[in-house]
Amino acid sequence: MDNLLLKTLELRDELSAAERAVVSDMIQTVHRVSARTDFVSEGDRATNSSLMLSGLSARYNVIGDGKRQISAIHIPGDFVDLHSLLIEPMDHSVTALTDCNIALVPHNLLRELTRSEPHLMRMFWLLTVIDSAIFRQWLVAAARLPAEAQLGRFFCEIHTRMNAVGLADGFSFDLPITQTDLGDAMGLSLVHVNKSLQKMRREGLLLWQGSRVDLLDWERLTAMAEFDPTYLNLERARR
Amino acid sequence: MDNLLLKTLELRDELSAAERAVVSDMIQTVHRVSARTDFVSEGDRATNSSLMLSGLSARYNVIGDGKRQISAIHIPGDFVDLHSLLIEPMDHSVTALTDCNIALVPHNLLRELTRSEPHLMRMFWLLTVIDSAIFRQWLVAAARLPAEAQLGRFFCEIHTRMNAVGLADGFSFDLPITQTDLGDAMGLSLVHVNKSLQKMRREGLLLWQGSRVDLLDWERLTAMAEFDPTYLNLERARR
DNA sequence: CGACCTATTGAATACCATCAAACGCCGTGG
DNA sequence: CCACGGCGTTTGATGGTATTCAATAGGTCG
Repeated sequence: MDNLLLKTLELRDELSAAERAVVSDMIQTVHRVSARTDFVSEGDRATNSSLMLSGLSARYNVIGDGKRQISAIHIPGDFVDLHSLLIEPMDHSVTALTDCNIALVPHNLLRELTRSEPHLMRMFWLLTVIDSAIFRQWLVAAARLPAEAQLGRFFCEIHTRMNAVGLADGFSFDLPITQTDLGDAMGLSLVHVNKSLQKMRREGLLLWQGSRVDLLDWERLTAMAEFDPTYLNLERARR
Repeated sequence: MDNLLLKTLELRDELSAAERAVVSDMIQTVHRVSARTDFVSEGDRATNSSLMLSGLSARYNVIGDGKRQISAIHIPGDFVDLHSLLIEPMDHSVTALTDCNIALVPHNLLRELTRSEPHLMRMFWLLTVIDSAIFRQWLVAAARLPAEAQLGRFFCEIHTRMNAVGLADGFSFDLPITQTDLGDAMGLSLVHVNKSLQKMRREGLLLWQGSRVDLLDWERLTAMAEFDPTYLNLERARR
């Protein structure tokens, strides 16, 4: 299995051979997590951070009336809880949306790297900062955009992120999640997600059959969703 | 003027004398920004990060129809754009809600510190990670909570943060912003903010006259808002 | 005192949630 | 082989929360 973390990092800045070696060595213990299983729970005090190797996962919070709000979707190559190195206890849970393989990276190792590999540490810091930028965009979307635009943004973002690590095929990619999951991520009811998606399909913006998503009209989709990928920081720069 | 950044950091972990000295020395050039002025603009490529010394500021994005969404409020002691060390260009703007004093901390200096002061840099990393945690909570609130609970959370959070750095007087604190600002932060219309606030006042939850906020019933307020300050990481721990 | 900003009020409307039920698909088991 | 149940999707009806539009009132500052 390819090391997508390496890809994720090298999209953003050049790494030295030594840094690449360190990153490759980080994947030691691999866990298999089955779909619909939490592998981080609110209140945990973690001693490892989890790196997605395959599958999809989601961070979420549950509010009083039982509603679930997903605040992030993680794809292969993403660190799920790098921030658990610094904060505790965890203020959210993480669940596997599909069967997942995750690598557990010990906090001890990461803390040691902050001493020995300052540039690599900045790259990890960058990953958490990009996370943050995604939260901001989701907040703007949830608070201000109508359902269809919000959904459009979601598909554009996931496509862009998957494409960046080689998991998209043109404008097509796998998204094996349910409309309920999508509603939990957008802060919309299942019914409303369903009706909005149908409208988007009727308008020829996208297809979503089985687990396959096809973005049929990138131009109109990005326009109606006001999607601008700048916040994903997909350019090489000095970090 | 007290160094509130020092306070902000020492709330979360012990600093060595050397680290305290470094932090104190970071405040060199101070800028005065008047209310309603942007001091960071979307698209900027910054060479400094801004530290709030006094006043209130807000990060925001503007969407197509002109609506403004505030994604964060900054109080004295907060870094406004520490993340600009790592990402560029900026994906949002920052505006002064009141007259502000800000310190400009050069990225060169910060980058140098990642080499020489690993623990201190983890503390700065922590600040950006707490930022992130706040975004998550705002997202949950915007997407899932009714207006009153959302407003309640906001007041609870700001009070907790101000209190932590000594800017609250019991359950009372200064919040010299408008209801329009509040609506922009909550993703609610001015009209709805106004009516919700009135309801909360009638129910004896809070007062807001002039710039003074009084939280009259912390118990009921936190209960109705489902506020839990864990995500602010206000405990000392090894970071 | 007038201009401007902020707060307040009321009415009409839009978007989305909730409730309820049916439909298709697929795996299981009689 | 077909009945059954579970899960995800789809549909229609109804109600509620929040928006928008529009107008008024209060306060502050030059």
